[in-house]
Amino acid sequence: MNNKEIRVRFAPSPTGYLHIGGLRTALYNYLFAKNQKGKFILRIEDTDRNRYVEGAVDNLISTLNWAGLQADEGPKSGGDYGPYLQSERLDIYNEHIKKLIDNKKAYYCFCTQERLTELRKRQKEEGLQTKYDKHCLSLSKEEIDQKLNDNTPYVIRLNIEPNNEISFNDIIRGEVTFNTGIIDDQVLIKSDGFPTYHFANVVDDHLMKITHVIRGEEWISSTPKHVLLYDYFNWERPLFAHLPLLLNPDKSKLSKRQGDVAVEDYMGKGYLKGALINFIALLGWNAGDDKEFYTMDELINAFSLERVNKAGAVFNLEKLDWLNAEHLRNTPNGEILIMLKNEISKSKYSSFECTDEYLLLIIEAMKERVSFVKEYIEKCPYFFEPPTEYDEKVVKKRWKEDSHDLLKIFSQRIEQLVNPTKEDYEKTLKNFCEEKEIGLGKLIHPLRLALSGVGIGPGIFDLIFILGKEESLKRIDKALEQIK
RNA sequence: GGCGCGUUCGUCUAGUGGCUUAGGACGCCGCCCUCUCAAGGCGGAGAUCACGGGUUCAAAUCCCGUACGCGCUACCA
Repeated sequence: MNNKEIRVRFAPSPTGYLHIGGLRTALYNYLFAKNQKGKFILRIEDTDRNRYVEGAVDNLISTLNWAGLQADEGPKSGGDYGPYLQSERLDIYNEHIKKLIDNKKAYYCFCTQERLTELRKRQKEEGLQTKYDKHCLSLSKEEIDQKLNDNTPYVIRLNIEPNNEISFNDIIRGEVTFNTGIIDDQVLIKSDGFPTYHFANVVDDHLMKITHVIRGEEWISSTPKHVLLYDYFNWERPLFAHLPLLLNPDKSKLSKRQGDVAVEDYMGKGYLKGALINFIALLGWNAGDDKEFYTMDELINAFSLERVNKAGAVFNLEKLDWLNAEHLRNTPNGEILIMLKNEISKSKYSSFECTDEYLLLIIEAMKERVSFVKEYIEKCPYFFEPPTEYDEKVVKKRWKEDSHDLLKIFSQRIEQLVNPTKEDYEKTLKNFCEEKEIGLGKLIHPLRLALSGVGIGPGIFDLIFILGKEESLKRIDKALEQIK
């Protein structure tokens, strides 16, 4: 019955970086669009010249693309409904505002900032709601033309008739009702000729054939204005879905003050895009089952707006770290290799030279032990340089009186091995311990200490095999000299 | 202040009137596995379902009120 193409949009203002809350809004739009086989559109809301930040649009798009949210239509992707930058659509807004003025649904306002401030101050003192008093609505055509001719600065306001009930149906919250008496005669066109969000957003959503407006909860209060605009233009209203907010630990709206809010911050910390997407998808939505690990495709498949929660969600990183580890473990070694090489080049081991095979062995051995790619370096520096010191606690606990002699003899056994495999090391060590009638631990722990300088790490046979015979023997010799 | 939205373990959440002694996940604690550390397995602590009234044989689930939190209240989005 309804085979109209689903079209949704993410409409950020380019203030410099992509907010993590914005990423979630974009994600829900994207998931919904893909789930419905519809279109995901990116539109830049750059109607505030004061907030314009150089390079912000490019940054926004590249961050979105990093996260895997490619727009089907947008400033870079193109499309049949452009331009997708509001600052390039001024003619369109002008054309439409005229219709509203002709219908008396909008009107010129020449009030000065001073009068407005004064009005607001008085209303506050009297305990009234601050609201424009429609002063300029009573201007005659002649008066208006006169002021226009004189180049008097003006704005254009929405003419709202008070005492009407206006309601809309929100997919997430159900019916929401407001009385028009509390709604201000919103400025639609600013004195610099640019539209406000409220006006541009409605005109563009209609012209771009947006079917579902999915945005943050902070827009709920201004939705009646938007709805009124659709009605005044006699346009079909889109469906609305207002998403719950992302919160600081103290439950206030997620802000810079209390932690990182830019998506770039999380990129920089080494979070995988898959983990970040998985995490924020679950902040306010779930499929109704116990599934916690999702790929993007699985999210697209399972997502629905009906299952989005109403209450805000605290942005708490603990679970994100766990998800990052899960996603990293599910990443093919070949991909990790590329990331690790990049990580090494940024580390103090940037001049370290080795084969891909060597790194691949480390990746395999450490996979269960790391949560971030950079931990492939931080948690096992001994793969990149010999230990410079030996963990004292471990020395105390594991280096016994006979450790020195045992290790010395054992190293001689190793020396005789030709191109030993991991299994060769294992066999040699086990035979040795059997022969000496000692438990494996008697040798394993001192050996690990000698090779790595620490008491934790991958299996000992992985460790010695990865390091190789020559390097291992060197390290054992050094340890025999230095420990104790 | 006005208007709106919300309220289940510390956090993310399941739950749409009986299946619930409120389930799962992260985190925390313990045990097992084990050459260490992880990973994995098993188990534990942790929620008077904000509070108070109703409706009903039966309510976390429906209704009303209160409290608290948050959002909006700009020529910002």
